[in-house]
Amino acid sequence: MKRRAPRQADIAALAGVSQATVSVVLGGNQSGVRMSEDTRLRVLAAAERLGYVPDPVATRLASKRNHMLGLYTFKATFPTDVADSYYPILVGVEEQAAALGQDLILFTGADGRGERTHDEAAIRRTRIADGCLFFGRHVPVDSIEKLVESEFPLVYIGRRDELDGRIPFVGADYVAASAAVVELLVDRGHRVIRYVREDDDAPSSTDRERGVVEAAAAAGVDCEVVRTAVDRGVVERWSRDGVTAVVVEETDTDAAYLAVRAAVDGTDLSYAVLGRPPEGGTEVTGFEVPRREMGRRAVELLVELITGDPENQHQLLACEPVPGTTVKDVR
Amino acid sequence: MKRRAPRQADIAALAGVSQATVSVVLGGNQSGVRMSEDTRLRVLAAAERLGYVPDPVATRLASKRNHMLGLYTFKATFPTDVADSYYPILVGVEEQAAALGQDLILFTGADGRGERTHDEAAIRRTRIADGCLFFGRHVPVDSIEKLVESEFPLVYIGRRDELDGRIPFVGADYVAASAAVVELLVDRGHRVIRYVREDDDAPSSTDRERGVVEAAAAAGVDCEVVRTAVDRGVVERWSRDGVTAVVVEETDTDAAYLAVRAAVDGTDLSYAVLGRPPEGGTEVTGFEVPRREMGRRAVELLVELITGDPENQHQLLACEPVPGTTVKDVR
DNA sequence: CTGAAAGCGCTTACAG
DNA sequence: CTGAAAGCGCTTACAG
Repeated sequence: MKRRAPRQADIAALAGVSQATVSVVLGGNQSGVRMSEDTRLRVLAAAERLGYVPDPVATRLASKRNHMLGLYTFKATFPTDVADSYYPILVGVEEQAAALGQDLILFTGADGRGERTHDEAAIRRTRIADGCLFFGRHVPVDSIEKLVESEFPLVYIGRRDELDGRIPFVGADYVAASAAVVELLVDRGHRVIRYVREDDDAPSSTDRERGVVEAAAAAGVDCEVVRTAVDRGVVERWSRDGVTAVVVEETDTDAAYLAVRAAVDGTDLSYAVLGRPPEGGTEVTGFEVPRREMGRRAVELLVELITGDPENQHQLLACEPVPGTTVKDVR
Repeated sequence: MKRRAPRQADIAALAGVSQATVSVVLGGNQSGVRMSEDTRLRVLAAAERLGYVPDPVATRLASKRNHMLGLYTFKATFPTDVADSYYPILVGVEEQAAALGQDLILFTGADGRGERTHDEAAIRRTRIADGCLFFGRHVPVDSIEKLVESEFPLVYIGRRDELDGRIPFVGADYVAASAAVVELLVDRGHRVIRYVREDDDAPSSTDRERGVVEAAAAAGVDCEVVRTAVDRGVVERWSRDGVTAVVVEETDTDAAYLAVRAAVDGTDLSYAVLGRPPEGGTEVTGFEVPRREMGRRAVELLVELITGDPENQHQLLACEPVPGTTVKDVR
């Protein structure tokens, strides 16, 4: 026999008070209602005795909070192929959620009949939580806009500029970090470089390019942006043209990075990556994306959004430079 | 301006029907109520026009299930140090949850005030889901018993024998897999071996030992069980005593494995591990724990428990042998 | 100090 | 065929 979980009415009966009184006591008497200590203790004892646990769904429907934060990703939450880059974010998210006493709901994007969908209904389901973290290169603007419009607290992990900046986010400062990489090259005497990027227009890509281009321009350095495939032949041609260093974007797949590394290997060109490749260790010049910290801060911001009106809803975290050994001095 | 999301009452007003009728129509008329096609279309049109999306909280309150499965671990869900062994389980859990249209709640073990606790209250909170997966070497018997007793659906990941077998689980068949490793050694001519294990009495440890000991006994082979630290000196002494192979337990930390590997390296002793070390690749003789499959099957079993009364509530999954290259023929 | 009532947005019998 | 009502378990004014 499945024994029904105890509810407030059961406690009320046991303690000899009304259900509403139970609610007030268990809610910590937020409204400051006057109440005899004896009643309070009786209610608490009864709750304990019955093993009462509030129903979060009912709580959520009647009030606003249930201390659950959603996590919605536009692909599997635990990807099998990009574990390295994604996992640290999850670690940070869980860490901070636990620290702030929030449970986490992973929305698997299923529609209840087993289909993985990412339509509006799936996204709206996130409302069951007090707020939700979103993660993915892509923003389904319409759905997100409806959430934002209804003032549902949400935070994107990664910078977003859709909806005129109305999407709160915690991202990495790729512009500054990428500029710093170029500046390092310039310091080492490089004057002709190439920037190899993938063909993607997510903010994480455009920000990196911007940092590179701006820093190169500021230093008066020749830096062409390349979106095409790179191989040994290309690199040799560059060498002949006076190129001394290649900077390459880092992405989930690391396709561009791997191609560049292979093409440059054995030549005396310097190279640097705008991030830190998983198998690269610390020897590749680049920077460390503070993924765990991003996860932590995103949770922090989300909770602030839920409880109040935080100052800074658009946070960019600094990336630690990795000096590495793949950039040599020129001359 | 916080525009209230449209609800069924709004649709009802627009379509000129009752709210309950709207619910019936939008619910796909599961109960097979007779209804004019005209009414149905009018309701649908109104819903479309208002951009209605059902409120999942209310839906879940009114119906009994919420299609959420809990995941409770007795340490961080995303550990920073044992990512390799734990992550694949999560992948499987999420995969199957998504396939079955279930969201996942990660209970962070927090008490709502930020303290990470693992007392009864924390465990009770799992009731907010339709059922819960538990994971950890250790079982808080009292709390789990209460859940089991109230017929709250739960599944342990990993074999458990507490509560007289009333805890459903999905585990790995370490007994058989470990026995197979010993049999492989015997086939290769080994007659004197040592089994090195850590000092832990979780089922995953005792099962391995049992498999080793039983297989050795069945083959009439000399196999001492060692719980003490192993170093080069120990191994050399074994060698002199005629030992030709060492079998070592695999655990989260791989402490024993790493010690054995270091001690054996460079000698001509064979060795095998009861599992597959993260950095070991496929060259180390051992077996593959089907972690992802365990995650998947655990979700499957949990959902069966929620919806009905599954046959086999204690599932042991076979581990794929890894031949490897660290076992040589004797003589 | 404590209880009765309304309401959150939905589903599900049950009347007409 | 369709509506009125009760109820899911809670919170929050509002009366006494």
